[in-house]
Amino acid sequence: MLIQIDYQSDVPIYVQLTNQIIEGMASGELKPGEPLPSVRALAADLGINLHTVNKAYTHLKQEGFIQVHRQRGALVRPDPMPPADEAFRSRLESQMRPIVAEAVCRRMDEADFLDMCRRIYRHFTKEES
Amino acid sequence: MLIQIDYQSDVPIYVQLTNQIIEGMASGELKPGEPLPSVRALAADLGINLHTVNKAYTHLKQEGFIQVHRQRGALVRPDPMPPADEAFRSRLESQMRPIVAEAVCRRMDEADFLDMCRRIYRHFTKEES
Amino acid sequence: MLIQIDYQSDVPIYVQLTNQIIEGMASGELKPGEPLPSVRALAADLGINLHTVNKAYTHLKQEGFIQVHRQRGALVRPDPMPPADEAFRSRLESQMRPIVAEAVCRRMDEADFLDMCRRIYRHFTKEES
Amino acid sequence: MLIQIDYQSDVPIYVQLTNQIIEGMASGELKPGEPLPSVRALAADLGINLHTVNKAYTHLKQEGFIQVHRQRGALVRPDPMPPADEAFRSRLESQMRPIVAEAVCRRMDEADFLDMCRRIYRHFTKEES
DNA sequence: GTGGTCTAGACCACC
DNA sequence: GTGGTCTAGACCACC
Repeated sequence: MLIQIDYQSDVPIYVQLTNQIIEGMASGELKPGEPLPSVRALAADLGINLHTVNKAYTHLKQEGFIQVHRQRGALVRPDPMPPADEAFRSRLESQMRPIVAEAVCRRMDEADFLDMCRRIYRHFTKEES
Repeated sequence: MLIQIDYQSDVPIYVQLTNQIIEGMASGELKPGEPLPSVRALAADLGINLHTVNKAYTHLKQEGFIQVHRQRGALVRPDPMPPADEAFRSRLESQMRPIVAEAVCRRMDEADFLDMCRRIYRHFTKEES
Repeated sequence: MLIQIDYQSDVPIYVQLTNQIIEGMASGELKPGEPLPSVRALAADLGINLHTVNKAYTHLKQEGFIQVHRQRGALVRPDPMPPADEAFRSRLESQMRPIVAEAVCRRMDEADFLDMCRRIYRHFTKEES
Repeated sequence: MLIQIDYQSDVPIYVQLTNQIIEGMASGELKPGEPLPSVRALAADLGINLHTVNKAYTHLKQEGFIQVHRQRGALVRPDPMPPADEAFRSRLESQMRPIVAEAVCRRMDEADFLDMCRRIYRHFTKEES
């Protein structure tokens, strides 16, 4: 999977990395159980610091997206993620709220906004087939 | 309008403040042209530093949400925001992408996800009447 | 002469007022010896504070653009301004330097830039006839 | 590049700093992609507060003159600035108008005035070779 | 070591 | 009384 880091973004590199791995899992580009590159290899590949990759992997592990084994390295969680529970949904909602508020202020109407949401959703799910 | 700061959150205080003001504008709780509290008053009210409020106001001003007059203080922009252009839509999309990816990983289906989007959207627009 | 105040500008109102009176003198719209409105009248007219008009008049008087008489009020200097001396030219230059630097960074070429300068200059002088 | 702050000036320190960096870029003294001193180093160097330097850097970043990377510090924008558009030209014009008006009042004639403009322009461009 | 955030406190410009 | 500027100093996130 191709990972692109934007060094000028004010999104921290480890967050960009985390997001792209989650996006890869959502789109099916990263399969359950699939091995991820070693911390060392990925850091070298992207030209970033070991600690940065480590921090991303640690976050992903803590949230259950990946497993990290001492010898075998990191792999995509082999079994499905736990389904969305209330805690997850409420976190999702509070992340989306300010974004949606801006869309409303900029007068995107409901249909237009939902189209965009649907398009983003399908961007991930259509490629899973 | 009631503003609530979560001091435990890792979202910076000035961002929380910025978001809540945008949300107030989206919901119609803050009307066009309505005066906002002075930086000092709001800082005292929230028990935070005046510079932190200032930073939020400065961001809001730069993005056109509010106007700041030298001695009359801050006002909600009296006229409507410029409508969503391509730059805005693409920024919106890149903010939403990682959030949606997580929802997909957590197996929220499309209808469920879009319901949530619709609910958040309507949370703002239904109260405008 | 019509004076327009932009309350949203971050240029202080008294500076806007000062500038517009100087521009009126440059364009010939304000003639030498011509009376200016009283502080009180102009403040009422523009809906601004007495002190603000006062500050503008004081600045203009200090730089020799106008005269202020106790009884007769303010008038445009009846005789011509002292010609540009070295002090004036060097002040002018230091005000223009950062503006020109930005134009260079934005890759306005010399002809284009000088055209703009000429146009602004003539905007004032053509109306003097 | 030598930066000189005039503490007596009524131009705010952060504006003086901003202007001098833009002037350095215009003259070619600061090259595209060149690193700028860290906020702390520059603050110490100039004997001013780190927040003052930060404010200048933040302004320069917002207007696209420099890039700020989380840990590599600030760099001069590596690629050329976007060319002057209408918005830029009209901002330039309104900044120049009051300055030109004063020159007219002080009876600088057109040739003299344009010579000065040309000289300032060339002051920046001749050194780029 | 870099910038980002936050606090506390001061003085000034503006009106 | 309002925001604007500046200082001093602290802790944190990032790498």
